[in-house]
Amino acid sequence: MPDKGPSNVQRAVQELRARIFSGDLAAGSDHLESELANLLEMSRTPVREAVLTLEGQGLLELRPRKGVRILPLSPDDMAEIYDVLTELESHAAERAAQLDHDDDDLADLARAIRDMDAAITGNDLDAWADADDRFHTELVRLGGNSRIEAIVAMMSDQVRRARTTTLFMRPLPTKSNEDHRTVYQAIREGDAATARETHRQHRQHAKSILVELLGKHRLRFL
Amino acid sequence: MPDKGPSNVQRAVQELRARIFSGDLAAGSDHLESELANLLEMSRTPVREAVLTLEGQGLLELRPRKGVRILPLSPDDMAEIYDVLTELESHAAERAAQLDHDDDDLADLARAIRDMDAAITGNDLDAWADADDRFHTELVRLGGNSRIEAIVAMMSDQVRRARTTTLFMRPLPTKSNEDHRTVYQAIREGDAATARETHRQHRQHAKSILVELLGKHRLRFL
DNA sequence: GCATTAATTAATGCATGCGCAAATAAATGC
DNA sequence: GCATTTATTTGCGCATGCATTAATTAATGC
Repeated sequence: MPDKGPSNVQRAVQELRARIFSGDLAAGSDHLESELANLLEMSRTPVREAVLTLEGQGLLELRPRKGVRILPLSPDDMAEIYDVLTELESHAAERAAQLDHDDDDLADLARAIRDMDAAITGNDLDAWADADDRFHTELVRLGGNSRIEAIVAMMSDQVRRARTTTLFMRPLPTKSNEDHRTVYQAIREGDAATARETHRQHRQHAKSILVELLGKHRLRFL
Repeated sequence: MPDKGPSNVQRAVQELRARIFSGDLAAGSDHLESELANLLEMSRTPVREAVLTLEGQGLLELRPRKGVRILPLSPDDMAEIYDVLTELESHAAERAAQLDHDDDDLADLARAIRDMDAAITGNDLDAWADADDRFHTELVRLGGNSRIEAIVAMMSDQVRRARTTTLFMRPLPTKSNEDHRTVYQAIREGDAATARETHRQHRQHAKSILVELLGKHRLRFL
């Protein structure tokens, strides 16, 4: 008996996501349902359902007769995404500070900060990116708003997709961890205003760095 | 020949949305795919696809073997939603002010405000709700961030769903239009800080009113 | 040779049916 | 009578096939 594990739809969602992230399914490219179906070795039905889901997540677009198009991300798109992240994450930071979490709750956040330090010391880009993700995810979780979590996760996905390219265009942001520490401390001390504002500026800064970088390299899309 | 209009999936999405909003499909109720299928007089396939879409919009939940559950909205959910709206709309207001729109661009906004005045004068709840929706939608549009538009639209949907109940629990918010005017003026004059802060407080106020109202009426969900 | 129309091809939307697993009911052992 | 096992039902996941319609190519008129 083969396996009864995850459904084909779930596999399709995962597989397609992975291939979009890896660039295997390139941004801007079109793909017929049948093409994806026999790529994933299943019938069109679960592929269609997976594609519907991914469309809802903003990763691709359904264009009847033309196939599904993997959505490219323009610099403008990135600016939009960063603005959403800025607003929602800084709100989460504010809330996290108000909820007076104990050190136990903040353990993961602290760990992420330490890991980023280590990654910077070791000059390990991937490790840094991973820890940075964890910091932001955890921050949002501490904010306690499940809808914000979901939206931020979706937007972060897009950023991650772009980061494959952008991460190697610049040095490690060694100063960025100062902000993380400030936010962490503010949350710990219940200083909501500082948590909010610091994180806001942190994100705004990241946005301007990125937009500038994209401009400099004349990247029209990712 | 019957009609070749909108696809069955689209019809299913529309129909189901309408029935959820009208309460015909009650919050918290479960429904089998086959039940919905012959309710809408089509096969399960398009219904499944529609349901997938609506799940992505947070209106229902798929629970294999138990049917699709129409998601109830608790007071906590409403609080979450209002926080998202507060952050993203006030950002949009800020941006709208920075983009120096001319009076032409702001025409719809102005009209919505006038319509709310008229509705208050005429004590017309539905007209007020409609104009209020248009104000917020238009405000966000003027902010120029398509992702924020999409997210706000989704969240507003949920609020609208709840409003069917809540609108009749309280008098018309006659003072609310003062805020709208202030925001409008700030946008017109390019005063981003005022636009942002005024709208933020406007939304926060709306949130506390609603939460209080739900508490008073002991509503566990909508 | 170009434009308009007809014929062909191809991709999708959707209905249908079947196998499987979960939920429910029945049966059996103790 | 209760618990555990076995039978039955039921709802879903998915493959398959067909009709519809858009896209493409061929054909025809001028």
